[in-house]
Amino acid sequence: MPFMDVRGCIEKAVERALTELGVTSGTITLEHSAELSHGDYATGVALKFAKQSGKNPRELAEAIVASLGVIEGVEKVDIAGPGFINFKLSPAAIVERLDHARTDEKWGTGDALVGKTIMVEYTDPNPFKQFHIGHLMSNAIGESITRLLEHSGASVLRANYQGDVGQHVAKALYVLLERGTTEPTIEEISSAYVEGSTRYEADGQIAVAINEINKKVYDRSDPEVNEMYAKGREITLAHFEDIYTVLGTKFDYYFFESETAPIGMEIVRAHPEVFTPSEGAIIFVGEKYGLHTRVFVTGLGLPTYETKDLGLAKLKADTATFDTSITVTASEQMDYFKVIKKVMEFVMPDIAPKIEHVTHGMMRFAQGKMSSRKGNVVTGESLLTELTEAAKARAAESRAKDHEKLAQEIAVAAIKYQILKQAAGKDIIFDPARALSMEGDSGPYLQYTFARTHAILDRVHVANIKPAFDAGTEPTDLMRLLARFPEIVARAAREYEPHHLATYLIEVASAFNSWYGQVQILDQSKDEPHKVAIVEALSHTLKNGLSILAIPAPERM
RNA sequence: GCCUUCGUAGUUCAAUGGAUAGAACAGGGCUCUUCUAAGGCCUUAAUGUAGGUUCGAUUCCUACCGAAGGCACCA
Repeated sequence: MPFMDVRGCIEKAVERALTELGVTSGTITLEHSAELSHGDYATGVALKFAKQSGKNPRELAEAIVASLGVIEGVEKVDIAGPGFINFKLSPAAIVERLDHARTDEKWGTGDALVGKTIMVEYTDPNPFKQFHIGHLMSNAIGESITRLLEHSGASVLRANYQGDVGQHVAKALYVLLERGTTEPTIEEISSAYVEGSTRYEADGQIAVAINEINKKVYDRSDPEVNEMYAKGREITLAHFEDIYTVLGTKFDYYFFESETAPIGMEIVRAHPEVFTPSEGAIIFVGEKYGLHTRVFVTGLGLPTYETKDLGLAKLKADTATFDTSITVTASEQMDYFKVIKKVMEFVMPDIAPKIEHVTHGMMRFAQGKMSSRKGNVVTGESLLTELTEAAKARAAESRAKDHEKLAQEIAVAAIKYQILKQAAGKDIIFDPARALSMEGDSGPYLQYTFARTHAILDRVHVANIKPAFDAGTEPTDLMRLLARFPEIVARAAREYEPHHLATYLIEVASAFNSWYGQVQILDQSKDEPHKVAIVEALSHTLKNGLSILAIPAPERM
């Protein structure tokens, strides 16, 4: 950290004080004060350990404070309420941080994960199928987690795992071959899948034919199937790339089920002591461990998703060296993943401890909104397109040069913010009107606030004002909030919870807008470089914060 | 049936066992000759039910009620 680690100093001082008083504390909890009037940090240790020390909480608090000594960067320590100890940072410590906010490109970056390599797998759409909303959620959450980890010093490997073999592929291929299309469009491919699925359910003969194609895709025995397969796969993958560009993701590794299937099969064959034959299939009896029993190889001798996932884990480890491998999926796979992890403990004990699973909820739609047209589900793409269309009217009146691009940036912000503002793992009730409304708690609100700061900074540049903080002035609440940014990022990264950052950004943006409403920042009559310095610090905080959430931050709107 | 996750203003979300449970939207009332009104200011309103642990529970435990998801050849 390039600035004083006041938080660390306080924690150490409190810990030492507790030890001197004969209290065994373990780790102490220091929190950001909910009320800035209380100070910057607060701890309830005196309440927690009162009993153990034999004192009442206020007495213990006084004893702790008495033996704290001087802590650099702390201006005031006091005891409040039932026995909270409040710490207030000195103006010098706040200004030191905000000067970093103003000038340091890396503002917000920590060092908790320096030297670690982490692979994060997310998005995971399937060729021959649409890019649906679950993929959008996985991408938004996965991309922001990778950026949080990067801002904690880790090197991150972005991985995308795509199902290019399996029944869904056969369903699409059956219809495409029947239609006799030579150069299918992306729309034709996804409609072929939808049609194939319906007919698979409705007609037993077609189901047999589709299963036949499924087998051919695995064994590559039919040139006609091979050709259509190659074409369809290439077209969907190229189309997904366009979506990743809009969303701001660039993957380092692409893994495919066609590669992981044979590796997985080999693993299953090599461990007869782990798997059990049953009714023609090969299964893992998870019930022995309080988990689900799952099929790894079907009665037809084909690998299931389970087996492919084992192959994937091995393929990942063979491809890159990492300390941790995180997979982001929908929460419906939570129990499934426990089974896979248990199997890995037996078949790849060196990799198993590195595997982590992060889940996200489902997106649901507020009633009556965005009702899907008959036979046309709301996909990730259609959501992006509809919101971009809706944003165009506003964008047309904006100061941005490229209104089309701005509309798209607003749409991405609207969607991503809705996903990232709440704790991952919970379902999201998505109301497009609200997401786009730009009023209050929204992605566009953050963008608008950033654009405002940029408008001011443009004028500052023209007027040649040099931003600087007044030494000795009492820092405002906004300044104290801004100083927290690196610690917010660190916590969000530690917990894999981007929403801590999203809600923080709304808090600072709202504090800024309130100040902006009361104060003339650029006042011709007097030179007030500290106000400009605050705007600069905020602007960079929003810019870096939005960047970590992978939300675009246009300078004009 | 068994297992997992979750129940917070009318609605959508916050809250690291702690201080007066925070926002936003919707409703009501103000606010642009001033740096972007996509803004700001004021205002009404909530912890599913019943117990328990604790100095202190939205948070931990138990039961009930309600919601979502999972539970053998789909992913």
